[in-house]
Amino acid sequence: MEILGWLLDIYANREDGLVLWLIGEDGKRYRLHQAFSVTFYAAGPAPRLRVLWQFLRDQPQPVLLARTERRELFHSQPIPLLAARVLNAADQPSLFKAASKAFPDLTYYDADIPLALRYHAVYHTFPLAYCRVRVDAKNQIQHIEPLNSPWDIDSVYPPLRILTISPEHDPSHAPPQSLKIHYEHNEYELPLKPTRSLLIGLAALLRRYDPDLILSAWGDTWLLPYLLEHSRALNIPLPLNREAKHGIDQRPDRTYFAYGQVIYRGGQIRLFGRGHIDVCNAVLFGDYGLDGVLEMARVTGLPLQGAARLSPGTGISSMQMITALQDQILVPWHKQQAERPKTALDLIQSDRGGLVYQPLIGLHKNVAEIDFISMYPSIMVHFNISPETVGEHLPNAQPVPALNLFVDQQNYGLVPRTLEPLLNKRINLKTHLASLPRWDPRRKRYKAWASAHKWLLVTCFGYLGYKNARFGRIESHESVTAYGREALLIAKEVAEDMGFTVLHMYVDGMWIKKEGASHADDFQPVLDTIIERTGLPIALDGIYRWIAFLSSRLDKRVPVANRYFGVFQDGSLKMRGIETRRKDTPPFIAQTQRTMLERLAKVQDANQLSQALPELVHILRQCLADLRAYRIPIKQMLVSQKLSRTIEEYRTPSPAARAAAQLQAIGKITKPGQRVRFVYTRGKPGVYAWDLPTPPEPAILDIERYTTLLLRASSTVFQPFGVDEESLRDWVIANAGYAAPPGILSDGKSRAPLWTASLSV
DNA sequence: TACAGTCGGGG
DNA sequence: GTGTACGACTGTA
Repeated sequence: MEILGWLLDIYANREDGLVLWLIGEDGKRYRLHQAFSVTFYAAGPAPRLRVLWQFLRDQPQPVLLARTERRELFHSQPIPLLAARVLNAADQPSLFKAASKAFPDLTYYDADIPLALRYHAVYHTFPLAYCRVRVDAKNQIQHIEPLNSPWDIDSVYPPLRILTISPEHDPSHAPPQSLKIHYEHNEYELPLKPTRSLLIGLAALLRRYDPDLILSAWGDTWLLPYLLEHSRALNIPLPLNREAKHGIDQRPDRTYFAYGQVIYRGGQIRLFGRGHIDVCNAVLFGDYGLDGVLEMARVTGLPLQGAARLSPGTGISSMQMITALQDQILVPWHKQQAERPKTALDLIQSDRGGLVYQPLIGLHKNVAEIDFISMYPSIMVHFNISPETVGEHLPNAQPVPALNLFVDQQNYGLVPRTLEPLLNKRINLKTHLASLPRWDPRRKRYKAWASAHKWLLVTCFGYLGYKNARFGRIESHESVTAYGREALLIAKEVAEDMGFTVLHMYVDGMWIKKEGASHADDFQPVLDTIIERTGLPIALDGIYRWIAFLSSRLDKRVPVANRYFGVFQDGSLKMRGIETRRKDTPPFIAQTQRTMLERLAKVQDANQLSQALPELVHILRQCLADLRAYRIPIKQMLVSQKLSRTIEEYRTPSPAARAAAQLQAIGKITKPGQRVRFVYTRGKPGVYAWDLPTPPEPAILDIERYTTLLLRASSTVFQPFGVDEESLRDWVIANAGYAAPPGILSDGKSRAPLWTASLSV
């Protein structure tokens, strides 16, 4: 029988070997299986390999052993190996674990590759691939071939059956009462109590609708554990899994260090035969939604549930593994070794990072921002930078600018080979996006895809320099930044040669202006020349009607890199580094700052900007009056900060640590990397945690402290006009008084607070 | 004043 | 299934 359909899930099963779920074009869901053997390799002294041979032969798992040789990334000559071909893929993890434990001295390859990646490498499939499959009478796969490619931009989506389940509010704040259920055109609420009817109702729904994907809110951290626990206790089976022969994959929460900070990931619950994605626990789900997750799975090869929860590096590492498998290059075993702290010398030597030129402080008109497109990944592809192509002494190699390193130009590197199709797809998408009309439904999808690609491309660079990366090497990382600095210096030279003033440079972007230049055409020759001189793609991000580069708050003569706000010619705002961008700014303050900037953005003539200042003061006074009169909802006053360590480890307890201590006192444990929400209160301890059982009394709120924060954020907006924080305070408070500001409630009528305009929920 | 703690960045 | 380093800034002792 031949089936056409989309590949939904792949996993190993002891009885059936590899299990593959297909969404048939006929609407049926097919559970197929296939004999799929998996090979791992060991290298080391011949006598030790002989002992390993005997050891593996005597294990219960069926395995075929052979001597062979293969290429390792950093060696041009193949290395001799013992190959262990495990006949049932389900046996591979346990067999490898036994071998590595008994023979820790040997070097292992292809030992810990996710099964789905191996399968995709062999058959050129990918998650959600549209496939033609031939099966026998027992649903055993005889032949499988993909009919599309992950690099297509016009692939047809599979008709996924999606069930959405979410409690009516955040369970960490207060116990929810009911679940909102949504699928196709059905929407209703299920009360959590009585639990028996909830479980019976859900079980019936799962059987009747049989979803491919369960999208939940807090499903990993609260809902599914809650349902599973009660399902066991009351002995009411709940068919969350589609696969009957499998348990549920339940993983604990964890805290780890990455991106220079502590990161917390909640526990996870993954299903078999269908997917579960907790939108609150999925990386960047808020940014790119389900479309982005599906795209992430397609291009990385990771199963849907993994793609939704991936950590930095996992996605790009998976793509590199598929490239290596297809090119018959050994994939090193990823031993988890604790990273030793760097010495001071390491720090000085290793990282010079991106190039930054301090901005010219103040207000500038008709400024163009030009950015290298995906600069670091473009450099890797264009200059062939890969761990194995960069070295100290290479013949026929190209020297890296300003470093004593060379790049091999004979062999195309693993990293550029992996990245090239991704970069091309991104360019292809951008070209299409530019030509699609505004109403076209594909726009949203393409934007989500591009956003997923962006994330992969950004993490890819960092991964090159990561000591524990399978395919990483610090020299290649340094070469990328060296080429980046060189490119930016060339760009600066080109712009200045053509009579432009360079106002600011930041890693991959440059802000320039010239008297009389205000249209895209005026800047095009600069762009063309930069592309010609560097070989790297660069684009005009936009032309600012005006832009303000801010100074240091501590010393107004000192500029601060990447702290600015400005308005493009189309009226849109761009701001970086200011309070509204910070996640620990209370929402009403962030909103007030944005409201003020939006008011400035309405001024057409940049020379008239200062005429808007009285209106900004009015906005500020209204907000202050609302604050004083307790008209601002407490939710808008919440500060959200991340815990960097356990509560006991704090030497001086930060506000977040004190709030976490309050939660701990009532048994709510917060772990490093988790966020804590709180309000500032008067006296000690100065904070009140939002997730305590009772909300804070308005009377204890520290209005003075919020006033200071509000004035500080406002003064950022006033800074380019020469109004500092002190003068602003005098202007707004001392002269006008804020107990009864003019025009506020003087006529006895109530007025809607400003911040409700764009802030609901 | 020193230093401990938090954040941004790319979009 | 863990990119790194740094600078700005705030709050506390």
